Amino acid sequence: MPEKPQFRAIKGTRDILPPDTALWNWFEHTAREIFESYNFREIRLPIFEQTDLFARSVGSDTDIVSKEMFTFRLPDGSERLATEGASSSQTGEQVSLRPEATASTMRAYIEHNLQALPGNVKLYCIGPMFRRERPQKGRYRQFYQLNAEILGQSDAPAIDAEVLEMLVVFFKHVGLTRTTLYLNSIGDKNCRPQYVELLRQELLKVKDQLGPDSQRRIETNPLRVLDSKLSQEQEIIAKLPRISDHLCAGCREHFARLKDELKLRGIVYEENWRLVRGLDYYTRTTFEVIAEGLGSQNAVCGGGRYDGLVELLGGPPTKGIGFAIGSDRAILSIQESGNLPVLPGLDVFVAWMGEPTYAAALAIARKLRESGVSVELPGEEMKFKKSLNLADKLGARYALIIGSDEVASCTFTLKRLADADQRKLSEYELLEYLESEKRGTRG
RNA sequence: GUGAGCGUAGCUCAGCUGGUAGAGCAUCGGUCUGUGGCACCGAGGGUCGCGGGUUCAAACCCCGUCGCUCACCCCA
Repeated sequence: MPEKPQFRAIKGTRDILPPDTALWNWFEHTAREIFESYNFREIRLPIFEQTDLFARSVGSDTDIVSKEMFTFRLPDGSERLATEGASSSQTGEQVSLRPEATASTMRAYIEHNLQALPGNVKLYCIGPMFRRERPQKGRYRQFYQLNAEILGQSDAPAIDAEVLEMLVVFFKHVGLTRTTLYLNSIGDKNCRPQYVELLRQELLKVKDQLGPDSQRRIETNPLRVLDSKLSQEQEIIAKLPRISDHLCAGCREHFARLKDELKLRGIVYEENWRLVRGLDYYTRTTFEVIAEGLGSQNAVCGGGRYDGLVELLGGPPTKGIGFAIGSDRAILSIQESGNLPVLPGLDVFVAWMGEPTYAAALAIARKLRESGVSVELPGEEMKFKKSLNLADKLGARYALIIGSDEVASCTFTLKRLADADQRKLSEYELLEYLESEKRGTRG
């Protein structure tokens, strides 16, 4: 009598179950291989940090920091672990679950003096992030990202281009086709404030034609008006001044050279002057990748340059660029496209018949497992028909049949379930055969 | 934070103008004591999200509440 579940996953969190976990592991493993082929190395970071780290880097006025973080106080030293009692300390350190990974990476870079390393520092990080938003398709309160960052003294456009190349190569590798890469430059500390002010003035002239959200943004963040989805605002937005016409000489040249670099590398992109990003720290290059099959939340990757962020956090003058890929969304899009990889499952189901064969079955199962074969062996005797039926339902590639005949002749009968091809093999032949099969299919 | 839609078996869903619940798939068993996918037979599994109201009678109507989903905001 199953009872109603007493506990359920917290809103916005979810369980990822087999066989989906195989897809996730493959996705993340592919990322590691591609990123490391570009000489990125993994950094593992804490899942919570001082709240102020995020406030300063992401921007205390952003929605992420002002209303979407999971924030709590650590108990101070005078308290015991707070397993009981609601009286949480007001004096403890205020910390937050990370809403993104770049801030932590910068903190680690500064804390461990990574600027002392030779060349550019190239790091990637895989793990969960937390934002207290209302869940919807492709959006969770605990979600997963792949992050990559390049930090160093240089802001050469080739660095930006390499990051974008890696991104494109990765998406191609995981079968995430039908994506669009959007590219823009949003200027730097010199030219952007002037443009934002110009934009604000222009927006004020047409204020009464805008919706309430956009009217509010004129004061809070004029750039955000540019990516409004309201159809009645599109005509007005199209006439607004564009940042590409107001970049300073340095930013203009950087953007032009980046586009040359992308051409050299054969990267296809779409320039989008309305692409603005939500985090305060971005400068110059910004980009975003959108994918199909995702509903309204269709951005699978966002990133850009953030020169000056390390300094803002108390580190040495440093240039930086990076991106975040939303794994939940990327994997959802791959699933919706049906373009799924064939992932290894159960290789062999051992169908043994009668107690006298059990010892032989156990012995060969162990040997097969030692050679990397996935084996299922029922611990209780069952009818032979039922064994094969179960082997089939479990999706086994082979049934290994062991009865009194096989034990008497020291052989095994291997049956391929897909086409019922069946052969008698010695132990040596069996191991050889399955190992070569495994190599051939390249799991 | 705002708005809309939906909550009936493990899953997908029926259930007419109110008369105290069904199907398919899945699971388990049998037909079937060394050859699976098929077929047939059978079994288990639901206080119809929860609480209240109307009624002789509520899965169905009304109110509330919780949950899920999608969208807005914002973002990966």
